[in-house]
Amino acid sequence: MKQVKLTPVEWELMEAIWELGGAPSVREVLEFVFPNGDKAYTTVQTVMNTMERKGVLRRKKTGLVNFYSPAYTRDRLSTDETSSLVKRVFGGSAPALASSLLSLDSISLEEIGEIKSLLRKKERELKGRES
Amino acid sequence: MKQVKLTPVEWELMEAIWELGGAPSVREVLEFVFPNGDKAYTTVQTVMNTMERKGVLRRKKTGLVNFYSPAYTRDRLSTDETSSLVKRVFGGSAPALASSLLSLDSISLEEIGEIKSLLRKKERELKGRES
DNA sequence: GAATACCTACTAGCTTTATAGTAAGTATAC
DNA sequence: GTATACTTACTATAAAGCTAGTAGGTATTC
Repeated sequence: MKQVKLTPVEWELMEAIWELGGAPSVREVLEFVFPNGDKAYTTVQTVMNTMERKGVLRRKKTGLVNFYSPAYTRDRLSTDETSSLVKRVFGGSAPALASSLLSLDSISLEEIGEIKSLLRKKERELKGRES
Repeated sequence: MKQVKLTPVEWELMEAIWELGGAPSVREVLEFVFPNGDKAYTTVQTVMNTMERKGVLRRKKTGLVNFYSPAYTRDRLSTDETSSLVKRVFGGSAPALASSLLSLDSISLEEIGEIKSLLRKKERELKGRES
């Protein structure tokens, strides 16, 4: 259950791969993420191959072309990131991260409401399990 | 208001500098963070000097010795990290990060309680400001 | 069947991160 | 007054991250 960490560029590509679904090719990812050609084809190719070496993508050649599928769900990887942030920046304290999150300028009352209902749900789960 | 980002090692040292207060020297930071000599003196020195170049520490020589003081508060830097995580990993959605936070294995009922009270406080603030 | 387009594999360069060594200067301690 | 300790500035090196180029192969198109 080792921690998986993606670099910023890898996150950009990974998002696309999850959204595209299935096993996209380099070309598909490139056109989805950089429709204006902001990155070279081979740049995306190289990054995706290192992701395969890291084990976060699986590669399968069909005919001449490589297709890449995610080895992890989005939930899995984002949880790893959150956990690493809590450790690295907030001394392991989840409430400390929550506090920082609530202090973002961008946060709205609607979002606060959403978070409240998430909390209630989680609380019910934990209390249920406890009995 | 540019985003400030520290590397993991820089965070380790920065924590110490905040905790020590004032303007510690390399030696003080070293002994605080690595009392067992896990890192070389010059390693810490080098990192602290690059932090000065980055602008996250200020350096002042008194006599022969350099003293380093933080250019930002802990709150400021942790908020930057949180904001960058929300953007990079959660597509800008604060509730998405909250949800991920609540899904950590390590989270306890006590912590949920703390977060609830933070939420209530924030909600009151926002509603107050709105009127 | 030569030109064009597209793919892969491999190589390359530049930057940042992390770690530490060396040289040279000052201060201390007997 | 030499040995010891401590400091700084500078240099070094290996790994990771990001970007892209080149060579060589297939496939298409007129």
